[in-house]
Amino acid sequence: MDQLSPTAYVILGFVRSEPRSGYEIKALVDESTRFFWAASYGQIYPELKRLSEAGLIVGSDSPTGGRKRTVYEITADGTDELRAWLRQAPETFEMRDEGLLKLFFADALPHEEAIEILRSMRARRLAVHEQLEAIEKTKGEVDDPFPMIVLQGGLEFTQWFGDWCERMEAQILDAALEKRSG
Amino acid sequence: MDQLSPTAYVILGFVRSEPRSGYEIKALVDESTRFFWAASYGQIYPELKRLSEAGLIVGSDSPTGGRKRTVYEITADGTDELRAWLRQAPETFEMRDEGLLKLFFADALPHEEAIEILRSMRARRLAVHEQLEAIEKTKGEVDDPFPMIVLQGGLEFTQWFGDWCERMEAQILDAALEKRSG
DNA sequence: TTAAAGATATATCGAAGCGATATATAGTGA
DNA sequence: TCACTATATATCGCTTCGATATATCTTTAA
Repeated sequence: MDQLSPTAYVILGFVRSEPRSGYEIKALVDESTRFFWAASYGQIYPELKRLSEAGLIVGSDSPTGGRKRTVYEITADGTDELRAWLRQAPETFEMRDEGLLKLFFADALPHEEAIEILRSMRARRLAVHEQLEAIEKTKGEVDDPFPMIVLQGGLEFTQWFGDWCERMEAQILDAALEKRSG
Repeated sequence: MDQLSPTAYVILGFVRSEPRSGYEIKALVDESTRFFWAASYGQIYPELKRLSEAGLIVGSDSPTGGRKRTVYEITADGTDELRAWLRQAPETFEMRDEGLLKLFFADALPHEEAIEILRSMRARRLAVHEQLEAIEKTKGEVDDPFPMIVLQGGLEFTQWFGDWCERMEAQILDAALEKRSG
């Protein structure tokens, strides 16, 4: 088996501590890694099959009531594979921010309206900041410190980004006033 | 024509100031918006056709030597469409950071090795910071202040992110020492 | 008590995006 | 003149995304 995708490692990471179903994994992703690595059912279920065929995870039937349910747990090979991946330097870093894109082309608008872009961006960052705070509150004392480190990185990032928007707003406003008066 | 993709607006934005070929647009994207909105030939060329059919841009032959070449410029409708988009609140914001993903699952490694993840991430941010500095140097005095605002946002972001990695590295090291000593 | 709503669970499909590459010509330097 | 790079357009396979289909179980409330 050649090169697993990072999404495969998301699965390995989540089944490492305890057996999980595809549905559970999707739910975990949606409340944690989604902010820096999303995954859809269309990725998760086929990936569970591949990982299972490769012997990195094993599935077992674990029905709740009468409904069929398969939970997967990690194998020794899977743990090795996960650790090997963790030891390699991260590659992918991508960002798509429609706000920055609009700001980049904002010269097509009067500056008063360009400022609105920054206001929207800031409002968006504040909303995400609150989402993250809500998640933070649900977390009690835990053994593994890393998810919390990442979460607090997210909080700091949204904070920084929101502040930046505010500062740029002021900067553009100042520049516009200066132009008018001087 | 219903709903254009943000990539369509990248094109409208770049052909607004002067006529450009698909190749030129791709080159412009690669040295500017790519950090927050990438686009491939496979998106650009079909999109140029669509925008042309929709009357938002017009193409004209502009060969260099004997080679065929089509440059596109924006129409009045295209300018309206671009401005209308700029006035709407930005929607898409996505991030995929394999580094944060690894950090999230770093508990599977001894903490000494987990720190290596942060070191790699920091090195990566510094490298991007230098790329952005190189781009900054190529820009002289220009009318339109917005690309420079966005560029400096990128510089500040990579700076912040690099610092954060450094601080988290220290934090984990401290926690490990504390655990060992007391 | 039963009907509706919501949660759990798996699977699939079309549209869109991404990266790599094919093809061709023009210019540049050894 | 040969190799390399830049310009220019186009395409193709793969992955990903989001939405939705299907089904069962649980909870809630008229």
